[in-house]
Order: sequence, then C-alpha cells, then structure tokens
Amino acid sequence: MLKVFNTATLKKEEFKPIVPGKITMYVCGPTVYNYIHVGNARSSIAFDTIRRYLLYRGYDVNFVSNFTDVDDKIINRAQEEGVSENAIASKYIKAFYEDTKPLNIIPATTRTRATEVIPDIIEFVSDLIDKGYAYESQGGVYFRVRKAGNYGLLAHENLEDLEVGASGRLDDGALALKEDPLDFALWKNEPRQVIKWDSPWGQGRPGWHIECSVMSTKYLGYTIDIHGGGIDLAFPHHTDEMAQSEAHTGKQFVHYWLHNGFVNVNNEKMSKSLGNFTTVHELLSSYDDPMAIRFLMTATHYRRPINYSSSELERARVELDRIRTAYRRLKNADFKIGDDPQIDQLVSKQTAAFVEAMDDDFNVANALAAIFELVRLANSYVDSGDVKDKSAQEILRQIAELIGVFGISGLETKKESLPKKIELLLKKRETARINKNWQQSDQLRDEIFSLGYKVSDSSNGQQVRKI
RNA sequence: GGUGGUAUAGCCAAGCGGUAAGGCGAUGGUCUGCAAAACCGUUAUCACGGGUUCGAUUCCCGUUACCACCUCCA
Repeated sequence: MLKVFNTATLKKEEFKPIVPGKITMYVCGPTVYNYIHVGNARSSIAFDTIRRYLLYRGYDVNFVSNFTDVDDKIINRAQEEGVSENAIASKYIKAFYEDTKPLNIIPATTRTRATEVIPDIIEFVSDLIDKGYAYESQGGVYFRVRKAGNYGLLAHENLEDLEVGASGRLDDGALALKEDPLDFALWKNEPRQVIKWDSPWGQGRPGWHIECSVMSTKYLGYTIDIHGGGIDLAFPHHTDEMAQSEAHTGKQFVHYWLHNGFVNVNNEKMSKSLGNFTTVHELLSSYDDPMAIRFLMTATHYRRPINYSSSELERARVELDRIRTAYRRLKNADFKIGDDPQIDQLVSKQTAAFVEAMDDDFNVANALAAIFELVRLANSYVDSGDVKDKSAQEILRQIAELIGVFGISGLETKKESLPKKIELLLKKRETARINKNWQQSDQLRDEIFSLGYKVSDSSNGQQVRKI
C-alpha cells in the first residue's frame, strides 16, 4: 500500500488515485529567465523519481508541467538585453531540455508555456469575476482571499497572521488597488510597451499563479491526484492556486500535495536571489558524470534538504560506482548454464524490500539499502566462481530495474573513447603483463595515471577510467 | 513574532516503545606479482533536561541549536 506525505494534512496518507490505475500529476515548472540551477534540478529529479516509481508500480501517469514565460524577471531581462520576452523564454526553454536530458528526466506528458493559454486564462479570470471571487481594479483583477474557504491551509497559517505580513510589505500604491491586503493579482494591468494581451479589462498580462490553475484544470481535470513543487511554493503560489481553482470549479483541486526540500549550500538555501547557485548548465560542462548528479539528488529523500558541495557529489559518485562495478563484474563473469533457486529467492526478497520502502512515502534510503544488498549478492556470487546464467541475469535485471526507478541508467556502458596515446600505452602494458614484466607494467600504469586515466587489473583484463 | 521542519557514529543517512539498516571513510584480515575491485570482521547508546512505561533513540512537556516559509524563489 502506497503512502504519501500530504503537505495539506502534514500526515502520511494512503494513496488512492481518482481513477484506479491512472494518476494525474502536475508539477510547477521553472520561470525561464535563466538557466536552471542545481536546486531546480533537484525538484525535477525528485518528482521524476516519484513518477518513475508510480510507473514501476504499474500506474499510467499523466504528468503535466509548465514554463512560466511571462513575468517581471523575463521582462526585465528582455529589456536589459534589448530583445523580446519570447527570445529570452525560448532560449532558456531550449536550455532546460538540454540540461535535464543528461539527468535522465522524462519529459512531461504535456508541457505548455503560460503564453500559450492566454485565452483560457482570460476565461478563467472572467468566471471568477462572475462568481464574485474576483474584482477589477484599474485594469487589474484581484482575487478576494477572504471569500475563499480554508485559505492558508497549505501554509498552516491563519488569515490574521498572513495579513500582518501582507500589509507590512505592500506599498500604498498596491494597497490602493486592493480591497484587502491579502488579495492577490489574477491579471495585471500593463501600460508599458512590453509583452501584453488585450483583455476585457484592458491590456495586461496574467498574474503568477493563474497559469498553473488553468493548465492543471485544462489538461488534467478539475481534481487531480498529485500536485508537486518546492516547499517554498506552498505559500503563496500553491495556496493561491488552490483558492482560485476551487473557487472556479467548486471542486477540490488536489488530493495530495507533495513538496520537495531544498538544496542547501553551507546550510543555506540555494536560490537565485541569494546568488549562491550553480547552474546545471555549468555543472554539466565541468563534471563528466551526470548520473552521479542524479544519484546525489535522488538518493536523498525528497523532503530532506541536500547540502550540496563538490565533496558530496564525489561521495555520490563513489557510491554509484560501487553499484556500477558490481553490475559490470557480474555481467562479465563466466556463466554456467543453470539456476540457483536460493539466489533467486534472495533477489526477490530484496525486490520486495525495495517496494516496501518506496511505498512508504518514497523512502529511498531503505530502497537503496535493498539495492546494496543486491550488489553484495552479485559480488559474492561472482567470488563463488560458480555463476549460473539464469540467476545472474535475474540479479542484473533487478539491479538495473530498481536503480532505473531512481533514474540511473547506463550501468554497464560508461565506455569512453580513449585517446590514441592511452590506447597505445595500454597495449604495451598488456604485453608487459603477459611477459610478467611487472616493473614495466607498473611504470606504464604510472604514466597512464599521469595522463589522467586510472588503470586497474581484473580477471577480465585492464580496466580504465578517466579521473 | 507566527508557522513548518531538522538534531542518530569522522561524513551521508534509515529506524521511531524492547538495548541502533545501508553507503562513504578509517582500520584488521583473505584474495592478488603490486595496486584496484571484491569478500569477512571492527568502528554509535541516538542535542540537553524532565515525565509516562517493566522498558524510550522511538510517546509527552520543556530547553537549546540550525534551516525554511510568512516578498520573487524548486
């Protein structure tokens, strides 16, 4: 039985999809005014792993996400660079796909830009006005927060506390536009010569939260199973989404709210505003093992913070290497025809442990422990010198499938093209080894090492990897 | 100030009423020409103070520290 932690109730709840066997899932996507950073990637990876596990459990998952391609930051960026907002957005949308592909993130079933649903947004907002949940004020449209039931539920705050914060931060101009400091914008009046659309309230552009409500209801229906995002989105973004969506449809918006924890740097949140971020773009260009990045992000429980540093990344790589090494060893072992029932039994025991762990709100730590048990089993099996093909294939298949749920692929490949010079030195060393010329063999190993490659010997000959 | 979260070995991190999974590191051993890999072993009383209980890391109360949200942020 799958249980998930719901931010709305702060409890683990049994997961029951609206339609048996099918899951509707919406995850808030990035505002595309810059490259995504490691923290953004963590969120994508966390929900990708959740999605993969649901797929592994046999569910059909309809996964929708968005690109926010109209907002203040994009407009500012466009003005700074003297190009259109669309040029900025398109550039970083392209970069998003380039950056997430090496991290093995499955593209969303549907991924739409905010600017592609403007008519739907206008219709949605008009309906809120008709229903009395919103009002126009000088070309802008605002949502009446006090009219919504259980507003603040996700943030676990009451209206009075929220109001203290709201009235304190708003300037007089903004306050004058609103009936109540708590109200938020559904549609913004836009007098400047920047990206904007005609609307019943004059020229303007959508507020921040409306696009997600529109896309979620448009592509997935009035009520969806899972809505995800970073925990910082719980308030105000998801709170506002929930209020406007439920006001519009009269139905519960989301059954399970899932939020991921942050990536920290020196125990502080990595964020664009703090400036302490590393973009995935630059990380990928300076680090040659994207699967290790994925492993670091995915092997930590999604709600826990990750303290990001190069040493943490290195540790993740070493851990992942243990799995890869075992996988390759077993794959390259000498098989005998046959089957070892006791091995098969141990494999299914660990598979069951994996499922049990993941069913408990995606407990990846315990799930990973099951994978490491399989790794030890694989290694011991090879050491026994009596490997039966059927059992070996079963171990390999399970390791690949389970680590695949974490989005780690290519366990056996990791083959890189070697420079000619290295190839030559390896050949020379092989000859030396056949002649048991250990001195020359060691010398060549040192030489290869000094050129940036580490060579080690196994029963299958020399193994090389780039340092 | 309000709200939510976290505090477990050198590090990462499970467990959450019956004397602590897993990984990294360290260390001893086996194997190997050496090294690597692998395998076997060693490596913690769970922030602090009370309370409940036959028994608490696990429940309750309090304290302390750190993080986050309350403004854009995954």
